[in-house]
Amino acid sequence: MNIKDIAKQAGVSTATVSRALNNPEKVKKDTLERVMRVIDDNQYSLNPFARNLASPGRTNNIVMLIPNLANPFFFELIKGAETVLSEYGYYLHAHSLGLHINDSVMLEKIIDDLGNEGFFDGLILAGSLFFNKAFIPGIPKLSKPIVCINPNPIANDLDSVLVDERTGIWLTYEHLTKKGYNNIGVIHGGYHIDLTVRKLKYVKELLADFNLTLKEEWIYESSYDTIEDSYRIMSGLLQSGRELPQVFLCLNDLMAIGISRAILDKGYSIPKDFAVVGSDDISFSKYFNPSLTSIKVPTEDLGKTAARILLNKMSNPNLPPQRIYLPPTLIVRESC
Amino acid sequence: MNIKDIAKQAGVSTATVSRALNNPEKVKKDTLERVMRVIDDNQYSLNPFARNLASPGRTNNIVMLIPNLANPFFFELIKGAETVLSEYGYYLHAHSLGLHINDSVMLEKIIDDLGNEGFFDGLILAGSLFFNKAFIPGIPKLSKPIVCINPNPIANDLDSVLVDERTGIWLTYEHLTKKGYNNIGVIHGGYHIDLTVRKLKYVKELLADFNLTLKEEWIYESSYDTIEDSYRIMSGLLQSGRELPQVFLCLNDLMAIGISRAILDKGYSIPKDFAVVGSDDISFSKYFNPSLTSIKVPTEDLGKTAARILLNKMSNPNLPPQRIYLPPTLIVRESC
DNA sequence: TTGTATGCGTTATCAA
DNA sequence: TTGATAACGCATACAA
Repeated sequence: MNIKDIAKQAGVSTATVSRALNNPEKVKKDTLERVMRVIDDNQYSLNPFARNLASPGRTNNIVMLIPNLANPFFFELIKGAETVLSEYGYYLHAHSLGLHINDSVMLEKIIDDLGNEGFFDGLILAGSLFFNKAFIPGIPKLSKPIVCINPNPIANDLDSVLVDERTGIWLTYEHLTKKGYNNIGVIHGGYHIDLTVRKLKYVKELLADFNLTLKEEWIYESSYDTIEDSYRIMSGLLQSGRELPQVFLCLNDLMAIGISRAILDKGYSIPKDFAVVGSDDISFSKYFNPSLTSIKVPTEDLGKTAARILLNKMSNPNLPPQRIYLPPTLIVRESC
Repeated sequence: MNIKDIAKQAGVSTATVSRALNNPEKVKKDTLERVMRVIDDNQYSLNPFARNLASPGRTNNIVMLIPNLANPFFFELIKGAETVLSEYGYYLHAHSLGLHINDSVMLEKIIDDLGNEGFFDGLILAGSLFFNKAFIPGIPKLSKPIVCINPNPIANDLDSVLVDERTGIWLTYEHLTKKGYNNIGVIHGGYHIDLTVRKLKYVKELLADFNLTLKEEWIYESSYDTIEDSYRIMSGLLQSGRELPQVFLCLNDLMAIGISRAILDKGYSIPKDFAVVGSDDISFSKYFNPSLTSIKVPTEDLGKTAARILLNKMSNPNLPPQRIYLPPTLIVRESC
C-alpha cells in the first residue's frame, strides 16, 4: 500500500493524496473525505523514509547512551535532559549499554548503526567509560551533534558537561577531619572506568597536601552497577579480621548501600563502628537506614545542561566545543 | 555531499561508490582505496533515508515506552527485553513518558510521531496506563508489531505479557493470616492507573471469600513514582491519631520504602508495630533496613517474554494476538 | 570490474 | 482545486 494505490482507489492523483495528508486545508472537503476514507479503509501508513528523502526534516529523536540503567544516577540524568529536550519537541531515548560496556568494538558498531539508520538528530554520551582511545575514532563519522557528560579528559575536543570532582573530594575530607575521622578507605568500581582513576588521583593528591597517604590496602575494588557485589566484598572484609579504615568513601551510592548493609548484618553500627560516605546522592540514599551521607552531584542539572548544549549545537553545528563544570555538594546525613 | 559528489571526485560512477560501501569485495582494490579516501576526506555519510527507500531493511531499533524510569521495576523490564533483543541484533531504546503520562493526547502524538519517523521495527508498551480507551485508537495506525506488558484488560486484542496479580495477592494474604495479621490496609498510587483498580478489586474479592471487607478508610492514595510522597503521607497518618491497620500492603516497593522510613522516623518498629509488604521486589528492597517483604514479579522474565513475542511478531506479522501470564511469588523478609 | 539506467514512495513546483 | 512530473539519494539489474 503506497500513496499511488490510495490515489488510484480514490480516483485522484498522488499529489492530492499527499496534500490531503500534509495540507488538508488545501483540498476540497468532499475530496478530502473520500481520500481519508480510502486511507483509513486500507490502514495505509506512509513511508517515513520516502517522506524524509523528499522533504528532509528532523527526526525529533535524541539518543542518550548510558552505561547502566540499574544505577538511578543515570535516570536522573535522563530526567534532566528529557525536561529540556521535550520543551523543544524532541523525544529522548535512553540506550543502556549493559553488557557491551567494555567492548569498544561493539560500542563503535552501536554508534555506527544508530547513525546509519538516521534514527536521531543528536547524541548524548554519559559516563566516562566511553572515551577510551579505541572508541573515539568512531565518533567523527557520525556527523551528528554530540555532547558528553563526565567524559574522561581525552575527550577535550568534544562538547561536555563535567562535575568538579576534586571539590567534592575536598568537601568530604574537610567534613571527615572535622568529625575526627582520619583513616579513610576508598571503594571503587574498577580501574577500567576512568572515573575511578580520576577520583583516586584526587584523593591521593589531597592527602598529599597534608603529608598523608592513602593506604593501598585500603583501596577496595567492587562494581559500580550492583549493590550485591559490594555487600559481598564488605562481608568478606569484616570476616577477614584485617585492619579496616574508620570511614569508607564509596565512589557511588549503590556501593555505599551494599557495604552499609553488610556492616549492619555483621552486627556493627553505623556511624559508630564504621562511617560511610557515598557519591551521587541518588534518591534512595535519603531513605536508607541509616540515611546516607553522600557527595551530591547536580544530576538533573547535568542532564539539563547537556541537553541545552546539544540543542545549541544542533541549530548551530559550527560552534566550537565547550566544557561546562558543575559543582558538587556534600549532603551530611546519619551515616557519617 | 552525496554519493554523486563522491563519484565525481573519485572519477567513478555512483554504482561503484555504492558498491565500495556495501560490497567492497566487488570493487578492484585500487578503485576501492581511491573511493574510500575521497569518502574519508569529505567526511561523507550516506543518507539513511535514501538507502532504506532504495533497499528496505530493518532499522534494528526497538522502542520501549515506559511510564517512569524512576522506578527500578522498569529498568529490570528493560534489561530483560534488551538481553533477548540484542541477541538478534536489535537495539532497545527506552522512552520514559514522564510528565506526559496522564495526557492521552500527548501519548497518541508520541506514538504517532515515532511511527511516522519509522525508525523502529517494533514497539513494547509497558504499564497498564497506556491502554485507556482514549489512547488505543492511535495504535492500529502504526502498522508495526506491538507487545504490551501488564496492559489493562481492554487491550485484549494486543499481544501481551501479564502478571497473575490475583495469585500474588492470594499468596500475601495467606502469609499474613498465618502470621496473625488481620487488619490490612492498602497503599496505592492513584485510581487513574489501571493497576490500582485491578489489584484493589482482587484484594476485595479475596477478603469477601472469607466474609471480610477491606475498610475504605484503610485504602490510602499515594504515588507510584516517588518515595517522597509515601513518606509524607505516612508521617501524616501516624501523627493524625487515627486508627491504623496492622499491615500495609503497598502496591509497589517505592511506596513501601517511603512508608517504612516514616514509620521508623516516628519511633515505631517494623514489623512489631506495623508490618509492611511491598510489590515488585526491586533490587533495593533486599538491602533496605529492615529488609522488605515483597510480592516479587518475574520482572526480567516479563521483559524477555515480551521481547520474544515481539521478535516472533516481527518475523510473522499475521500471527494472532497472544497473552502470556507469568506467576508472582512472595519473598518474605524482615518487614513482615 | 565498472557504468547506465531505473525504481523506491514521497513532496513540491508548475500548469491547467 | 487538482494533476503531471521532476527531484530527493541510493541500490541494483543489466549491459558493457
